[in-house]
Amino acid sequence: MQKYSKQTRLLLAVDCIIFGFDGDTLKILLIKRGFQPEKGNWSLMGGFVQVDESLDQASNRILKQLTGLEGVYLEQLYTFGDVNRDPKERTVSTAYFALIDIHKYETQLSNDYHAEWFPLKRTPKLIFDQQEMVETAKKRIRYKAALHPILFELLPGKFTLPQLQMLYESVYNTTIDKRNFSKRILATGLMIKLTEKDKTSSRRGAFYYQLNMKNYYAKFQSFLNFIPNPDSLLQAIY
Amino acid sequence: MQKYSKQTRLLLAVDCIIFGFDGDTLKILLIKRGFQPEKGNWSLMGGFVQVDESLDQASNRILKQLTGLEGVYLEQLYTFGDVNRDPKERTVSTAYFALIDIHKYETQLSNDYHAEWFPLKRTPKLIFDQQEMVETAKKRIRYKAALHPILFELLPGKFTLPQLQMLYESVYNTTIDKRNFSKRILATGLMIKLTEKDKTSSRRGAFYYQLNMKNYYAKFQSFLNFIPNPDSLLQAIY
DNA sequence: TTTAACGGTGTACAAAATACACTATTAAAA
DNA sequence: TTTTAATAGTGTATTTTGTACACCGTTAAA
Repeated sequence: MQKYSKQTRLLLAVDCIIFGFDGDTLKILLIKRGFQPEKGNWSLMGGFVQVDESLDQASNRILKQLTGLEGVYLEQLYTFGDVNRDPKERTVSTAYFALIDIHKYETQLSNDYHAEWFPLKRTPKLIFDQQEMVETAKKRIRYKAALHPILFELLPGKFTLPQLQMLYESVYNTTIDKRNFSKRILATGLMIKLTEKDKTSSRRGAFYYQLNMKNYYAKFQSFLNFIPNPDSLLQAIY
Repeated sequence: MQKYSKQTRLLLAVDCIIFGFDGDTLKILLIKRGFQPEKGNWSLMGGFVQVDESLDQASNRILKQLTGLEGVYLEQLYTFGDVNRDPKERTVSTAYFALIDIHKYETQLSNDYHAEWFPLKRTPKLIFDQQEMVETAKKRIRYKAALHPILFELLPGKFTLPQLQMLYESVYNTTIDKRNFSKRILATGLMIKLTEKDKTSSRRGAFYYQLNMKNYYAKFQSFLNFIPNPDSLLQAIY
């Protein structure tokens, strides 16, 4: 079959906003860009979409290249298509965001990229329109996590209620009453209490929980209310 | 500055899912495709992204080409990038959805395209992956309209409470108690009651309302609760 | 044995959502 | 002129959900 004639073909890229949570702060993983323009500057991990791969495949490939991880939470965020966003050549970029368990990230894989985790509040200046990508991703996560249990993707298989609360508090930059938080979370039926305790952060120790995967999949798409004051999300874009 | 060498350039298209409401049924506007492949078959309005226009500009251009409308609600939906979605040539397509006042749509403009409105429940078979685009758009509208007052974009400047309720009922394919509906809607502060009545659908007549634009912009991004049972949105993707 | 630091729980009150039924209006028909 | 039929408009009681708030438990280290 003939091709579409007379149409301009463009470069299409994928950029990944990779989120991690270290138990205290929400972070993103950035690399030092290895080629011009902006070589050596902090950047999202990205790459060009190849002719024989879908966007989802491209984003998974790029995520794996940097982190070694497969099968993690990766969602298409938005496609950025301003004409001059890349000064070298017209490039449209589809941003994806990933939520990973920061402990599964294997440092040695990323040596090539000089990757580093940055707290969301103290990210360096990013190239092109990537600051906007990160802002969009933050808003999307806030929006979505208010209604769906996506934040569990940032935690290890076993986690404590105080850890989970810290995560919500850092995503929404707020404080939550722990009695109400635990009521709300336990009421979802998503949590299985283990007998083991995490003794690293207190003498008494906090019970570990794990996700009830059956309920997790069943309720993932329903509108649960995970945060108390949704109006604190005023700037959300979706 | 040099271009990125050795990278494949791809075709990038924009497709528009154009929603309208005729007072009774939610509809989308489709055209008969004018070129191969799939020439003559029902399709979304779309076009290729030009090298000197952004994605937003491209989608606005395409929407205007078909409807003559500018400045209407148009939001990027999702980018579809499967390798073989267009059998003729690898083409990535960013879908946008538009919410328009169906009465402002000017038929003569679209003569070239043989456009027709189809009720969402009885759309013809669409080309490529456009059925998936429409499904994604339906889900996004349901998701977003549950929390934000976007559905007003589908109504004329003056509308009645029964019309508005019909609209919500057709978007969610459900019935809503009119006492609770009116309480909920009026409580938002978005509605200004006019003295004039619409007498076309009942002997008694229903009061017209118009949007309180100040409150509309102020509250647009806040999480309002427009529909009673958010759990009926189980299949929502966002 | 005391201290300090974090973990875990319950209750009363307020707000919001829900279920539910009758009267009002008026043009057209009898 | 009266009746009918079709749609518009409104209020209250109950249930559910959200919110505010304080004390005791545990245990390692001092």
